[in-house]
Amino acid sequence: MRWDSLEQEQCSVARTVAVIGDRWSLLILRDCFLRVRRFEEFQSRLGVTRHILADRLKKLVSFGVLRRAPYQVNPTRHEYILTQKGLDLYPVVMAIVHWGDTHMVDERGRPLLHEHKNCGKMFDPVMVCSECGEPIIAKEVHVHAGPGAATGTAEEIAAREAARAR
Amino acid sequence: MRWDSLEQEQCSVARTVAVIGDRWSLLILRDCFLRVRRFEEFQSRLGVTRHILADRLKKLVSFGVLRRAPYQVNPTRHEYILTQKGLDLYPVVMAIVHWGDTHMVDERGRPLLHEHKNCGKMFDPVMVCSECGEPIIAKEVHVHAGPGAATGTAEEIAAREAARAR
DNA sequence: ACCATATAGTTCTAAAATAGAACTGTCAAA
DNA sequence: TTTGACAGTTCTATTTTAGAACTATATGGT
Repeated sequence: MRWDSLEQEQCSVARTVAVIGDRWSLLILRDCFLRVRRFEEFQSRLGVTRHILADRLKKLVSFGVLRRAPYQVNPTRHEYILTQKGLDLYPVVMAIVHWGDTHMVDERGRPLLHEHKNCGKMFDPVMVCSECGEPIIAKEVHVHAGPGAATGTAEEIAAREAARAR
Repeated sequence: MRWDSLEQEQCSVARTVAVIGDRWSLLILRDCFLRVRRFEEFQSRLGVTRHILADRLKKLVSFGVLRRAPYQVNPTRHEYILTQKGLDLYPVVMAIVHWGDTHMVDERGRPLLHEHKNCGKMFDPVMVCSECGEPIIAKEVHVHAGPGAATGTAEEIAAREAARAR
């Protein structure tokens, strides 16, 4: 399977992974949420090669996650700003941060704390059910085929996917 | 920067990306949450090469996200099961699914629907503040240095990171 | 006029990762 | 004894990435 073909997969994970499923894109996004906007700043903070950075920024722009906006003329220079589509990735980034904070910290503890301006407290992100508000646990979720799936149960879909892959 | 050095970064995103920051690991995890457990099933569903699959499963086991458990003898065969550390990645996967459902679906709509067994309804995952329960928006969050950061403000940390990368 | 600096890239080669296919080993069942 | 299922491993060709150098445009200093 090639990168390009991921976008056309009938799975939302696969389609999202086509956008953010490489380490540099995720690290660039992290920095975007920390208000980093410019090429040089991304480059020096991340230590990514300029070549790859240019490529990833271009991709993120083409996916509509970032937009490239001029911030001066003579010479014209641009910065990279999260679109609404990009801002909507915040839960993804926060979920990743929280998992890292829980499972990958060293003895010194978490590197960053997050304050919720609304309530003024340091918080952890919690994923809850939009209907009942309870935290979501994998075992308490049942999966159904949606309209975007070819008809059938999750098992049938799995079987089709398997057949297609062969 | 090399893959190995990511783990030692002082950022939880970077450390998490060392584990799940490639497309195959994320797709393998998606399948794990859909109850896929065996090598052949991952391989046929994902279309990943056997070489890469073996490598990623080994990595996920070594990170403690999956465990390799025997399910028969003669010949001994193993399956891959999410550990608690792996189950804790559910919010990450769900956040990714939800973003894909929102921004990457085609005209037919989302491929899968999720039912919360507790309340019996189809739901979307929502990320909320652990303290006040309100949904989290990027602009309403302020970042502070935590104990695992070298001392200083987020800006100073950024400056240090930049200096280190140079 | 000349040089250094800042910013945002592009280009080049070597090294690493991945794709795709074939092969290995173990055992059960036909 | 042959076939098939399962879980890998090995091989070569292709693609991607790392690392460094180079380009382009303009400002500001001497």
